[in-house]
Amino acid sequence: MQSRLPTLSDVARCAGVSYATVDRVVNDRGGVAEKSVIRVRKAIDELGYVRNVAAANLSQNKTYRFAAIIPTGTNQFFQQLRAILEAERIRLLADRIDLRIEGIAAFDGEALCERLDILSQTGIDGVALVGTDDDIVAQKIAELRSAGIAVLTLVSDAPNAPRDAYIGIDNRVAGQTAGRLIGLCHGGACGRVLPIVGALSAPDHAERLEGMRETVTSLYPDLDIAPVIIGRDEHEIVENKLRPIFKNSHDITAVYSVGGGNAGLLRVLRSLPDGQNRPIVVLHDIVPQAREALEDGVIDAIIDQRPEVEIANALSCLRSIADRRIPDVTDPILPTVYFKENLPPHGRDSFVRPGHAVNRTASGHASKSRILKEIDQ
Amino acid sequence: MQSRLPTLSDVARCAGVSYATVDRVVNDRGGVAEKSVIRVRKAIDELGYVRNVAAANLSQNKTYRFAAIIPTGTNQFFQQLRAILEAERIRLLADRIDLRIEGIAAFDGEALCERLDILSQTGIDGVALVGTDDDIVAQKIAELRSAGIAVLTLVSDAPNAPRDAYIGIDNRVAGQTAGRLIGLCHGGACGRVLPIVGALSAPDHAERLEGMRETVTSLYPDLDIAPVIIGRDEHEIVENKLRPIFKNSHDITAVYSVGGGNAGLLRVLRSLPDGQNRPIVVLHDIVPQAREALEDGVIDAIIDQRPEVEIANALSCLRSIADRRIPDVTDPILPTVYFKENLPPHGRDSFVRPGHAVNRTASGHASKSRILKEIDQ
DNA sequence: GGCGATTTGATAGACGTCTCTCAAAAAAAG
DNA sequence: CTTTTTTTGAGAGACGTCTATCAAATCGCC
Repeated sequence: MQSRLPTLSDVARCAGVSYATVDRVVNDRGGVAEKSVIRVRKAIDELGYVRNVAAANLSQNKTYRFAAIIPTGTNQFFQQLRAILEAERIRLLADRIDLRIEGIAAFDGEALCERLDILSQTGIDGVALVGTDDDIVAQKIAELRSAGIAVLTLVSDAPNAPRDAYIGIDNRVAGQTAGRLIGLCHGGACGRVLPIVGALSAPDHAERLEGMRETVTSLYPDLDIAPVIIGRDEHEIVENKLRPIFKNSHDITAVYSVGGGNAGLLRVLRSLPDGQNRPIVVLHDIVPQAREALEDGVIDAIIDQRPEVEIANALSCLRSIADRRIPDVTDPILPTVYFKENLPPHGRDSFVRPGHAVNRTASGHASKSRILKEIDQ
Repeated sequence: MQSRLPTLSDVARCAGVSYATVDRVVNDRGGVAEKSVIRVRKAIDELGYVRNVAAANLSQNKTYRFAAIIPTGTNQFFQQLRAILEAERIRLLADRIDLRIEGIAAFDGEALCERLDILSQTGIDGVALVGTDDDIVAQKIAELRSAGIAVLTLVSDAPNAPRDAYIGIDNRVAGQTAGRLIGLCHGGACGRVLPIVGALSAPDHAERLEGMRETVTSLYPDLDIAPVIIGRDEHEIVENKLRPIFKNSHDITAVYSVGGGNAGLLRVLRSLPDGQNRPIVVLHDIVPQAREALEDGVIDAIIDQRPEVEIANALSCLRSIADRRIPDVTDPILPTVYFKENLPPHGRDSFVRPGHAVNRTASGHASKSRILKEIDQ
């Protein structure tokens, strides 16, 4: 009935050695005779001992100090990413993980470096940042790592930086998926695909475009790819470049927008004359605007990178590295395709993976401010 | 640098009351004057106190005892479900969750009841089972629940049983998604969709079919739906019913198979004469056969219910109920669409690049994974 | 002021692990 | 045989919370 799970003391008794010896074995302290090691291992096996993580964490009383640096600005995706992080904060704190969320101007390598400098001085175990292809950032990442700070790139990798890991989707695969979807939607008919990117210098944008191009050219020879629109993720630019194209020629049968600035695209689409067939439209990332457009039938599909999964994986990875263990093998995050029908419900926060934490809510609520406080000994 | 997160003692000191009073407040023990409650709450807020779940779990030293009952047999999906559960076992044990995984003949209500009886006698906190529409099962579920055992239905609901929750996808949404996908793939052309189900009496199959029908008839009037093939999830039956259809008429432009027995469908598809255009094919659930077919280009898309997410949600939910708290509001699991390009890898690969992996040092902390390895050996 | 009821304080043991220290025992080396 | 080295044992204190118990203080009420 109420059987107890075996503890280290049980293991010691079963192995016929002392607790100290068992401890030396399971915590790799060395200085144990081989035969004792074997007996301990055997006892662990026999009893089915599994370390009680609650007790282990408690005894170490370690607080992990992580930081996430997210671009600020109007980009809805990053706003969403930030919101997910904020929502995770309290939950994480209950597991003694102190997550600092910092904003930074997008694509400003120097500001990022400065922020990283400040962070590293405040004592921190790991940091997650959105990678850019930038030499000074790469160098700063190297500095942090040699100072023993774990560094992850999130959403977009930093190609030449010695980061511990990249957590995000494979953007080439995302582009290929878009290409497949667009190809399928033509049902064998001819067509012309118009790609829109923010900047070709952004690795993720370039990779998505390349992936789409690959799939379309190799699998759908009846499709043609129009010259790429560079929209800098700004909706006015996108709109201004797009309008003449749709006005002057009616041969665009599909649009693939790999980045931001989609408000401009959507305005153009919504204002198409009734006679003109709307092209197949595939966007990235479920942000309010894109969701609305999909619900309205203005676009056809959204490819999402599931930011909540990215964040969960990033935190798990940071923690593994901070513990000096090999990061847990997490499944790669796959780009997910959403149509109007299987669009997730509005509250994205509910997507947050169900934790295994016992979260018995105390009657009191913790404030969101000044969680971590210096406390006198 | 070495700041500590606040503890209940810190809260007590800050509120100017004793630890005992704080404890009474946060654990709802009653008998505390209103003004004290307010002071404690204020202190919690000010300090940003968050309960240390590791310590809480440890002090309670509670072991959750759950069971999952999964149909045995050749159904690849359930084999997969079982494998996922097995893989979770050790991880769960570390969190003091003892998960028992039991097999049972599929669709055998009496055997299920018998098993449930035995389980309930061994003392168990909760059980997850694949629901069937069966009166004796419904009654047994009611018994368990009144005995204080949490009961979840997994993958398929038990319509009239008073289970605590159903964890699975909305099958109507899945069908609608299939309908949308099939519609899109026709690119405006006419077509005829052939649905294949195991049995119309299976609620999930019926709902998927209904969802597909809904979307296709309302959004794609150029598409026609052929009479439904009932294949009983057996590949020979499916094959035998399918062959004459593809031999005699060439008007089927899409196939939607909602259940099992797809080996038969795949054989027919692979043997289609070169001249005959392969129809658009949409299946359910990433099982080895379906994966292979998608990789080979024999089918176009797989709609998956992400069993690993279902299991995570189920366990989280069981735990909530066992703790007598309201289960976390988990959103319905959404059917996910996979094409060849974004198919999850077979094994569990990681995006973490091993070249940059952290070295484990001798002075490193003990790792959970190490312990697990020891047990595995 | 005195009564009973309510509220508060002080404290102790338990949970399982980690990290120490110190001494004792066993094994290996001379 | 000693001496040195390696290996083992025993135990204590810490982590933060939960759950007790019992005594002391405070309150409301007559």
